[in-house]
Amino acid sequence: MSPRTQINRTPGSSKSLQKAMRILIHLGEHGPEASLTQLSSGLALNKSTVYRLLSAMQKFHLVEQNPLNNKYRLGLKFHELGARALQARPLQSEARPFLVELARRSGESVSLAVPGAGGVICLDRIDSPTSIITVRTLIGERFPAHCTAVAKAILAWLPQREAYNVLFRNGMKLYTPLTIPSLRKLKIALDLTRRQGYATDHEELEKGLSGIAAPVLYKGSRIIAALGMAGPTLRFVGPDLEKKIPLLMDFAARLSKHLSRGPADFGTVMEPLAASSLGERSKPSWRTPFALTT
Amino acid sequence: MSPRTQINRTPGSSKSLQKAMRILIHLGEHGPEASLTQLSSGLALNKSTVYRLLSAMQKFHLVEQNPLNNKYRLGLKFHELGARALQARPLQSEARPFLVELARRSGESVSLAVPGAGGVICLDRIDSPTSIITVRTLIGERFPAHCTAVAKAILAWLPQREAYNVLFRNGMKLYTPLTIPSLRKLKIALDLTRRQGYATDHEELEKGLSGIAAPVLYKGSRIIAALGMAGPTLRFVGPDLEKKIPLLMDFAARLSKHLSRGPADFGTVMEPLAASSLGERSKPSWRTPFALTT
DNA sequence: TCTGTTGTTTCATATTATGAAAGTCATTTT
DNA sequence: AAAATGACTTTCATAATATGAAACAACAGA
Repeated sequence: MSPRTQINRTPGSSKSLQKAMRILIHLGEHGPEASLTQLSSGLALNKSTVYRLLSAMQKFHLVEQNPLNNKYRLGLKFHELGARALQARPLQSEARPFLVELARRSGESVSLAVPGAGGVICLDRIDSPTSIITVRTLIGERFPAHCTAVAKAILAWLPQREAYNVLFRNGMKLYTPLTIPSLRKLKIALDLTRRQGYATDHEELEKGLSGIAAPVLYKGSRIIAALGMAGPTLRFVGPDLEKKIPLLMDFAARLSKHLSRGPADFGTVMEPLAASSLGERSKPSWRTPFALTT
Repeated sequence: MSPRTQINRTPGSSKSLQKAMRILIHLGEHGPEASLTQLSSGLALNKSTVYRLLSAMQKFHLVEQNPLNNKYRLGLKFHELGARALQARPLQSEARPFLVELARRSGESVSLAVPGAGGVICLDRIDSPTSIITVRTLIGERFPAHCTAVAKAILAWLPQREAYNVLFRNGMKLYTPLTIPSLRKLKIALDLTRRQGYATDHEELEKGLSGIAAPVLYKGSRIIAALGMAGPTLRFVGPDLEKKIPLLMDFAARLSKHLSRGPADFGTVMEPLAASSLGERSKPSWRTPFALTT
């Protein structure tokens, strides 16, 4: 019973770092600001602990305090490092000119997505250059794998083993009445996608929101990413849609060809299945999916 | 001499968290990728420690591993949280339409900067909509306070006490032959700035790079931010410059007026002087200040 | 002035981080 | 092909560091 007989559990799992990161994620998801008390109770952590961790992170500009009300919020260092994270990816810098041009030609918001565990990740995005109403997706954000066009374009060409990895978490949540509800129906949709050469999303993630996407393939076979286009449904029906599809597929093909010329050096965002039991969870409640931009 | 007599130093300073953050900063500053060994030796930390911290951060997508060479790089979570950090700031969302319009009218890259300890922080930026060559500044990045136009516009209107806080670190490093070398000369430049109503930077931070900036004032007195415009020097001389200055000042005045209508609820990025002895240091070596964009 | 709330600091305790060394695995050299 | 190198990963005893209850401080509202 001496202190020495105490068994030492869970060595080296960086508990305090994990707590710090949970704080950061919480700040990101639950609104722009939170007080110390809110954080401490929201995360079930001791106030002293939260305070110490926040103070340390403040020194590195990862969080900052609103001087008016002492509430904490994410620091701008995140934006700076986020920009660096993006620059570090060969895929993004190669593909960007294609996105810019496609956005200009189509007038719609376009995006580039890659497979990630538990969903597809928006790697880059160009806002619609002309229209006031645009889709708001955050670069780096993860989207469910069964109800967006880019996700379906990726899943349709992904080896089954990896496809399961992408689908793995969260089951198949129903976002709208049109969301694909079952694995069986999803498989039918993916068959269609492969036959057509492109994927569609008709209000499956959000009412009023539609999109199309085409695969970006390395040397004609390995799926690297998906090129997508999304906007209000009214612009993605009938003849409007008829015009958009060949344009998108043309750009996806050209991007595929361009990327196939180099080595297959596109870091995936895949990670071992065990990972991220705490990383991202539900969509943040304060984010409006549609935004008025200039 | 029993174990109990060991004195327990530095309680509760989150040492491991600090190490983790040093790793992140290092990844941000020293190139896109780094191997475990590089990190461990570069930061003088034990390999095991670095490994454990990286593994924990990987679970939260703050870092990721290039599957091809096992090297580590910043994760996309940074970009996602960075976007959130920006949305959380009232100043940014109010000011953005002004930046967009000014960029369109002037054809130059424009930016919004606020005072921060040890430099000014680029809060938002719109790239030049027309020209191929643009200035690359990262949102969230900190710039030295004595050799950029936005910094001078801010310092000129900042109370002396706070101005010292902004200037505080790093002395006055010489970046080019035209960099202002002394506090005395800086004061003269700031006097001129106040008289003119705008600030200039003629290749003081980087050869070939010039800019102008005007203050954004709350109710005509308190400095909130600076609105700046920058680009290759050849577009910031002679009649070109003559045309740009009134345009910029007009927009700064209109933005000031717009912001003065609401409450003074613009969280500064100021923090206590003691802070951030480790946060940001030298400019990363792999970042090219000029970039070819489409 | 009192009272309740929130943020900050302290300090003894034991949980958790640490790093040397051993263990893998893949690549390069002999 | 075998051996050697180099890079990443895991282990485990040790001790350094995180922890949380409680005390303290600062402030707003009654």
